[in-house]
Amino acid sequence: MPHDSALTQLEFRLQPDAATIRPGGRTARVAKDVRDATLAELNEHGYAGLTVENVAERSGVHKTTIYRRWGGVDGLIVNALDLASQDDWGPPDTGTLEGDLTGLVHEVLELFTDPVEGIAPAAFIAATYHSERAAEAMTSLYVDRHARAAVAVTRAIERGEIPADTDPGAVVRAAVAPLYYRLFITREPIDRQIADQAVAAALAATMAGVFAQSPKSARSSRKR
Amino acid sequence: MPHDSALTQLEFRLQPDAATIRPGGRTARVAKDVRDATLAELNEHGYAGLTVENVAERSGVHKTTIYRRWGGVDGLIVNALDLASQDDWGPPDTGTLEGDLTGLVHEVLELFTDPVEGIAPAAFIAATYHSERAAEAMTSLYVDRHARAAVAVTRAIERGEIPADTDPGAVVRAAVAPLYYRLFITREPIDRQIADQAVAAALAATMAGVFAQSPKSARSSRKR
Amino acid sequence: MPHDSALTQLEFRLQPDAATIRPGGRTARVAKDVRDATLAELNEHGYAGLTVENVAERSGVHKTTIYRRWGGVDGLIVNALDLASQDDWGPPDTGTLEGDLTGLVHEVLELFTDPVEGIAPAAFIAATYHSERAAEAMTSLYVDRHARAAVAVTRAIERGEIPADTDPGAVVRAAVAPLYYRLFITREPIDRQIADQAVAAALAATMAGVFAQSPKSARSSRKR
Amino acid sequence: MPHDSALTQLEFRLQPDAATIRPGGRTARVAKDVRDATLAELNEHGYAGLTVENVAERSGVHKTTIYRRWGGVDGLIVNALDLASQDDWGPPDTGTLEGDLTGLVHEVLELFTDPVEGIAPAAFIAATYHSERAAEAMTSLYVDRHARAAVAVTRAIERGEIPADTDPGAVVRAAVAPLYYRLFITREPIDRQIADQAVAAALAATMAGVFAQSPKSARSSRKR
DNA sequence: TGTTAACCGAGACGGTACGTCGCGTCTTTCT
DNA sequence: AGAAAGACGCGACGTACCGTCTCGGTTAACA
Repeated sequence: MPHDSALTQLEFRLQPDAATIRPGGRTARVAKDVRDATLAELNEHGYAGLTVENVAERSGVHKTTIYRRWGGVDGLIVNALDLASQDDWGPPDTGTLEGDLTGLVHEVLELFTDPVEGIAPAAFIAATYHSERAAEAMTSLYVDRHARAAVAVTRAIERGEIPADTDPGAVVRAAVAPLYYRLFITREPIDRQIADQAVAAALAATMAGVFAQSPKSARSSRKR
Repeated sequence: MPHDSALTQLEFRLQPDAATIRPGGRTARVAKDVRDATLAELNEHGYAGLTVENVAERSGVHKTTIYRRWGGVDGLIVNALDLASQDDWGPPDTGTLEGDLTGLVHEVLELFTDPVEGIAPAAFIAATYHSERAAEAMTSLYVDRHARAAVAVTRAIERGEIPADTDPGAVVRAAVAPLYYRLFITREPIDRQIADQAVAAALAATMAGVFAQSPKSARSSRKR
Repeated sequence: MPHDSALTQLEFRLQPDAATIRPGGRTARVAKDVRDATLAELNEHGYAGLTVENVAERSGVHKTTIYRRWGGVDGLIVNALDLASQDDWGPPDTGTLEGDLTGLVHEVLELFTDPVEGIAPAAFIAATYHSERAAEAMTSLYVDRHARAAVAVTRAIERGEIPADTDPGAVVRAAVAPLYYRLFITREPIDRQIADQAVAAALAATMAGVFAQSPKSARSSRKR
Repeated sequence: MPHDSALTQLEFRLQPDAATIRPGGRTARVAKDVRDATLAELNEHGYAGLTVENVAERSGVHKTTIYRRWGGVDGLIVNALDLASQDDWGPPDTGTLEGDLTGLVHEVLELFTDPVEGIAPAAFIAATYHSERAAEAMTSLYVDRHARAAVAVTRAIERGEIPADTDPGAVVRAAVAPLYYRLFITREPIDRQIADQAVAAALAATMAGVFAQSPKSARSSRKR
């Protein structure tokens, strides 16, 4: 995740939109206006305040048009999420797995700790509970993120830092899960110490072979 | 958490209501009817389908009365959450920390895997994103749960099973976080293997001293 | 009508209440508080703003009590109207019918022209359209007023000023009707000139024998 | 006023609606349905029983739409009143002023005496006390009616029947005022005799020069 | 000088209607 | 022909005031 802001993170480039039918002219301009308005509304009023009517008003695009092209609030959210997943983010490369994971969790920490820009991400989570489409888009976004972050783990395997049969995705999840858990489930505050602790825990488990993909080692680790 | 169902979990005892001003007669009956209807609606239609109007209809209590006493959907949720936190749940006691934690995560697993009753808890999470009051109630509920579960860890410390300065709450969170993360954030499926893996990871981290409350040992574990 | 104000006009004496069972103490005090609050509310917010709840609030008398004793908004209005009819008003006595009638219409004029106190009377008219009881009370009030004013006409007959068989009530009505018509039906403004014109018209008709009670003279006047 | 009924009187022509932006199809149909339902409700339940909800129900037009287009009960009334003022009514032409005025008051008499259709007009009066907009519409309706009726007086002037400087409107008002006064203010019953008496009084006053527009003659008439 | 019937306070409730918001559809008009 | 403009249907919201009920506490008239 980029270290600057949620908006930058989500607003990203438009080129991938080339997949749509009409890249140039009014159609594209309308799409951009709607997307901008969606994100702005999301940041200002959160998910609950994101209405088709307001987006129409703000973007200058007629309500009917929004329904035609995006099909409702759902579509607006999905639209924004899709874009978010199309950025060129990659995990840091510090030379050690601990360093990489620490960088990763700190990015999460900063992203959601920022008092202003941090609103939008929570709004996406909220959207998830109202729209199946949003939920799906969300899932695929996270899958994508995990896959990208997993290369840091793969590098560690290649360096011989951790067991060869470690499941890269599992390590990434283990590192970030405690943060998201506190952020969105229990709503407890998070700080640098907690983030570092999560990394340490993930590393300890990894070294102990908990995330080994061969059932044997996983079992043995539990049997101790 | 009890292993039977979300409803049982939340519907718990009524006696605490005695704290209210008018314990007898209609007032209490109304309160019960509304609570029942709230939970039923939540289970059937989820948070999005929980409307004051429906609860009024179902409970036979008039809409105006619900607004007067509970102030809207918010209050209904909080009401249910408060009750949920008043049960007498406690963690299993199997003799080993691994056993206790495994029992704990399996409870979570069953609770949210159950196709019918499992709807309500997700609804509570959703509510959290719409109502500050619900979010606060949710937080205090989780804090309560963690505190109760922590006794299993304390027992392990007393048995000398794990480092003496281990933070009990941290261990509990580490064990359940991955499950909630997948359930409510990434919406990936969970199963027994993942639950067990989460316990194993938490244990490994604990043994490595990651959750030690003295900064020194935490650091040393990371430096390793 | 008294020349001072609508409030004075309506607030009148309480003694007739002696008909009720408990004249003394709290009961009477409650009655007075309610009546005062009713008139105050009527003057401030008009009929539409006269609610049992507000009167209860303002008077410090409980809502339930008001319903018990007055039965609702209707009763409050009727209560006020009854009192109004119990004042000791009488028409002026200037020595000529024209003078008496002019004094009469000027009283009406002033009463309803006064920008502040004039609100209440209109409120009574409004009440008339919502409550049969209020309408009846209103009718009997006007009948009473007409009867009192008629003495001025009777005096004129005795003085030989007008035809002996003149119907006193008809003359009074003829004099005031145009004012009320403009005030409450067409809502056109009224002024001294219009009031005087109404008197002149009533006099002219009277002199022409239009209000003679023997059918013969009335007919002859129409035949011209 | 047409001699048939209140409904006919008010239901009049629809064409003027062409002034609105979308004359065709649904919009116009909705307008008509709402107007019909309004009048029907008014006739059946009077003003007090005229609720937006009932009109919506009866007309098959949704409540929200009514609020959007008419803004509430006020607007419904005004709508009906406006229509009422758009008819092509004119006073009778019998050849004498007495005949014309008698025809006029008899129309009023019949209109408000009719036990069934006569409800609506009273409802309009009632509306007047609750809605400034309704009151204004009412005023302009009466002004319009008076202006039309005044031509009968003008004809009489041209025939030399009455003083040349007579104020036509004043004569009309003088003739109808007593009826309305009894109908809506004192709620006393009216009959043919009273109506005829009112005409006779108005004529007598007119002949005496009471309604002369030059101040001089008016004064002289009062001096007798 | 008690007693006791009448009256009052307090609070919750059911009920009707209000006026508003936002969604999503459909129709008319305009280009 | 097809999109812009806009009216509409629809479900729910949250509020105001109505009138009722239950309970419990006062008070004033009368024995």
